Amino acid sequence: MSEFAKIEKKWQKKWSKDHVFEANPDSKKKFFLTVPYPYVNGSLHIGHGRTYTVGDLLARYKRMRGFNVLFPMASHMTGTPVQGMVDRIKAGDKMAIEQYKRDLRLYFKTEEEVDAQLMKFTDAWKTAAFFAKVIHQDFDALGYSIDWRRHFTTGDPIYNEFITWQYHKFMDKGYLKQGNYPLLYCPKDQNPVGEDDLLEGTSAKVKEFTAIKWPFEDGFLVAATLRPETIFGVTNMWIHPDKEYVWAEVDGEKWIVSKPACEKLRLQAKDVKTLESFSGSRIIGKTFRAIHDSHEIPILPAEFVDVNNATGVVYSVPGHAPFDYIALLDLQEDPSGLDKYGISPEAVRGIDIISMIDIKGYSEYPAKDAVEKRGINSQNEDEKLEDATQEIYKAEFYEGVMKDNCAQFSGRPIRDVKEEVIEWMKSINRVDVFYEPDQRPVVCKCGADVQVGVFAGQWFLDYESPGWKDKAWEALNEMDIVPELFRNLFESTFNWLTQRPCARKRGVGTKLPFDEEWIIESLSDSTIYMAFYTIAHHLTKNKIRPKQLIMNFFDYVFLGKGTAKKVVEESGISEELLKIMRDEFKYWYPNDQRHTAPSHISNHLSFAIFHHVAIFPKKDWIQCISLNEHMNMEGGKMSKSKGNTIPLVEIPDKYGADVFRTYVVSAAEPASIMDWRERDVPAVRNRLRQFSDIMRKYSKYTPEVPSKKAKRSEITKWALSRVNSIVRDCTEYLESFRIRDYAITAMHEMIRIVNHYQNRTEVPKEELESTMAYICDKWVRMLAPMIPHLCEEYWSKMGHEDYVSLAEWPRLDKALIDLAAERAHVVVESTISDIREILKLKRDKQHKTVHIYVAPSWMFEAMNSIRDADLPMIVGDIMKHLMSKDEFRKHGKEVKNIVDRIAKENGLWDHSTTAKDEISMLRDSSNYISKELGLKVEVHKAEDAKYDPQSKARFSLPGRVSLYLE
RNA sequence: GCGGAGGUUGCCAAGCCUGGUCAAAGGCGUAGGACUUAGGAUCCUAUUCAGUAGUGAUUCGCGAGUUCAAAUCUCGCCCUCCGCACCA
Repeated sequence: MSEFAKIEKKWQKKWSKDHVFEANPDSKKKFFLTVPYPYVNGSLHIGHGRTYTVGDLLARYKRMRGFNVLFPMASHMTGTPVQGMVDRIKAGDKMAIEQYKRDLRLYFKTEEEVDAQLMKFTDAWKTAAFFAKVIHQDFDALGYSIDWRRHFTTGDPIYNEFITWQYHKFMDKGYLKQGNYPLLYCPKDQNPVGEDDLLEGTSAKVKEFTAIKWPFEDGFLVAATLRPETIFGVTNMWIHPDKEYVWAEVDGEKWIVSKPACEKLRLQAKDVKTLESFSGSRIIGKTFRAIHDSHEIPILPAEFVDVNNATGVVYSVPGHAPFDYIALLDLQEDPSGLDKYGISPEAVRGIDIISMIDIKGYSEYPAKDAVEKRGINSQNEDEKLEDATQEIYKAEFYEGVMKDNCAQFSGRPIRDVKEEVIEWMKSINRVDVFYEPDQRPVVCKCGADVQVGVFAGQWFLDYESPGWKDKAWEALNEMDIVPELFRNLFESTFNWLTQRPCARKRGVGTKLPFDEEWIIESLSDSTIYMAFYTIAHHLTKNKIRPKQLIMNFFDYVFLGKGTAKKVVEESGISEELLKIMRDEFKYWYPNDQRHTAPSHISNHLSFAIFHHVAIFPKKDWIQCISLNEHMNMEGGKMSKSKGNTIPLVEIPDKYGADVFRTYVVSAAEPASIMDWRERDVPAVRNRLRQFSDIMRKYSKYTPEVPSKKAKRSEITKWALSRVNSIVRDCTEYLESFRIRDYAITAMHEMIRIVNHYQNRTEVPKEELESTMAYICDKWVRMLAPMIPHLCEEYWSKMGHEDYVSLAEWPRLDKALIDLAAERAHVVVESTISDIREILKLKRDKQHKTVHIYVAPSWMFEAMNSIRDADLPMIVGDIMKHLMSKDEFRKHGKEVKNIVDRIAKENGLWDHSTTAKDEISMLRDSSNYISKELGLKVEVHKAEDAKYDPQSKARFSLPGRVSLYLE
């Protein structure tokens, strides 16, 4: 058990007992912070901890800044994952059971208990409830300042009512639509499949081909392609001679496609009737007609045709497709097998390759170039051909221009014309769409090959509905995104967001009110729930039943529509309670800051913005989104299956909550991926120990409120100044979400300062103690957001009866910031390091004394004068400036030295204000210097140095003393 | 492919927006010292190279450019990582 664990448990108990983080509306300024609720189908790991910890740090900081902070949490359980796992457990799936057991062992000691708990996972709710409970405990154990009264799960009936209301709103706006939509689909299960359902090809997506309908006999030969613009270069059709093709009636037309393709068309919401089945050879030798000019084109045999890919019908563009080029070449060279199809060798040899795309750096036939470049000799060299195809596709798409044999598209760039060609063919009924998975194989867990299914009647949200995007853009443009660099991810998401299914036919969730076969899917039911937090605790406490949550209830509470009286009649909820809820919503909303990981930008966060603008008035839109990246484990990606994760539940005991919190805010900037490195953890722990040691030592003293006039050592002035500078900096860091800078400054920099200060023996004991007590008071407040447990402990040791969690953020005592003292300190330190450097080089000689020569007064005046003049760093100007003044001109030659030095150093350096200050400060510090170096220290004025055997005094400059060692 | 992020001194990681004060914060590691002799605790110092005086030289993926001045700005190139839709 970690050494901090006892302290942590103690304060967690107290916080909970005193309801410290339960926030209710009051007269203070409010701050409503949310972090997305966790998905409760398993235990969380250390990576989740980063985001929640940052969220908690922000909440705690804001609280100390005097805000009434609401930081709530709920549990997400809708969708397929929980249900899926339960189903698999019930079905006896060994992998699923083992995975759950692994999670359960974290919470139970014996295998019996684990098994007993597993037995209880008979439905999604019981499973979710268990993990919701343990995650709550885990969060508490990390010191998160959450108001748990407002907890709910997305499977709760009252939450379903809320989502029902949300979708009624979308329906009213006309944003909710129904239509055809392609999805990966398992023909055996007769269900759409998601990543979790797949055995192989988990990253597969739906790829859309253009199916071109080439006129043939009384119907069409249907060829699927990604390059519809190449229809102008067609020279022939490729059909596999030995495979089965069909004549089918498809939506009332006669199509020829391969047999497997015909099956696929059925899944793709086509009305398909197979008329006749035949071998490919039957149509080889016949001709079909071109799209653009109806000339007759031959059908030739090709064994490279894969009837399982797309339609199994391939139109050939040898000028621009390497596969076609090499296949045609093969036939022309050896036409011997063709006579059985009634094709004469002359006919094949007579086929002219058509060049239809002009592209720089290639000949008339780019396909030929690419094939020859790779030395490809046969159509069997798949890999090389694939590579050549990629090259040509890319080059032609970006740089190609249609030649003048391309009808109305002549002279146009390919990239512009592609869509237009499709549109044109659509207008003359020559195209359709054909879907395929973008990779093979894709296999369902049931073992079946996955196909693309087009769902008729799929419900989706149409993000391109008139006006919706405009409003969302408005919200985004006015929203703070921190770090700002993530904004463009939102922008690109907004740009490509079109239609998106929002319901499926399985899983846990809210039934779509208009079509109860459908269940609202889990990304679509978690977008405006921040509003639900504002009233959730009232609903549970007052045992409001789902039935009472009628649409008018939400209209009233969230939108202020209608009257409480009317809602009372319909819902039976008391007017008083209604008003309380309405007021509470009004108080907390909008959500001031939503904090999460950037991976949610492309879906959840964008939806949250869209859904807010759809439902709420502008004043209730999300104000700010902040983000931190995910976490890696020892340089590698973390994943449960790899087993390289650390469960959240183990953190407090293994490391300590405060250690973890410190690590997680200080190891990387929010915008970069953090690496968890076990061997760095002890360093963090040691810092906290040092902090504890110092606190333990000085918390018993009374901090004297130091007035500016108080007489004190130079080094005390320095320490007081530094501490206040740090308070100022840390405040700024936290305000601008630079939490790492905050952590490093408030922890490392402070420790360094305190150590240095304690080492300065010249400070009288009482002065040191009261100064240290003053510093500790600032310090304990400053670190409270990051390491709240330790800070509570020492806060109470300081004699406070209240909580540091609720204390005031350290006040900045501006008057104690003493730049002169800080600069002087820099001079001393740089003097020491200069002396060290000399000692290092003169190691052979024993030195006893160091003579320090401080520059003459007029030089300080000269430096100050340059500073005050705020001149650009141009030698001539500075020279002119100084020489214009008599008091400096008389030192002409030396003035030049100063200016040369300034030029060399590219600016002014730190120095004391006057020679007198510098001397007195160095004399004050001479004990310290002496102790550091083991030398006797003598400080001289340069202009009348009593002792200067090597006449070093003349080299001195303000802040750059000259030295003589003997 | 589309979109995005990034390559910094042994490792991790700041700095880059707002050029100079940057041989470049901080941590880890390593070395020396202090405390001392129990500590994998703490403190100090050092850690590109050269140098018998506080200095100089060469560095921030590669190459070029702008500038009095570039890790920082511009252009080109190489490499790595991430998201891409129905999936939380």
